[in-house]
Amino acid sequence: MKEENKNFFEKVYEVAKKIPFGRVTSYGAIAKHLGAARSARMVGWAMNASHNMDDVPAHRVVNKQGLLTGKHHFDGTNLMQQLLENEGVVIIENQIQNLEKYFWDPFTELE
DNA sequence: ATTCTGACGTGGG
DNA sequence: CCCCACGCCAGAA
Repeated sequence: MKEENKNFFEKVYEVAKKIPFGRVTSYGAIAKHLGAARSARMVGWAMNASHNMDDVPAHRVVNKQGLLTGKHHFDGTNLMQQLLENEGVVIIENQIQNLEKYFWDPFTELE
């Protein structure tokens, strides 16, 4: 792994860690914040790697539709959903309701 | 070294 | 509104 990539991953974790309780964000938003808006996939990949890190709440990161696309990667089948619901997020059929209300934009709130 | 796939996003038909 | 294709980067077979 190159240093630059490491930095990229590190940044992803850094942002992910800052996601407030009961809030969610999208891969694209994070990627954009990192300056790699066209590499949203890499953010997801980073999340996959983040599985080793307990500090990274990957369950708070969903796609722009508010769909829990990555729930399949979690331990159970609906662990991700349960974690979010536990934070007060309403999810129906793997989809977050009132996404705008829960959405956390790194630019707006983190900057 | 080559090919495919993947927790995405955007754009065009 | 639905479906398809492309771009992007990295890792695994």
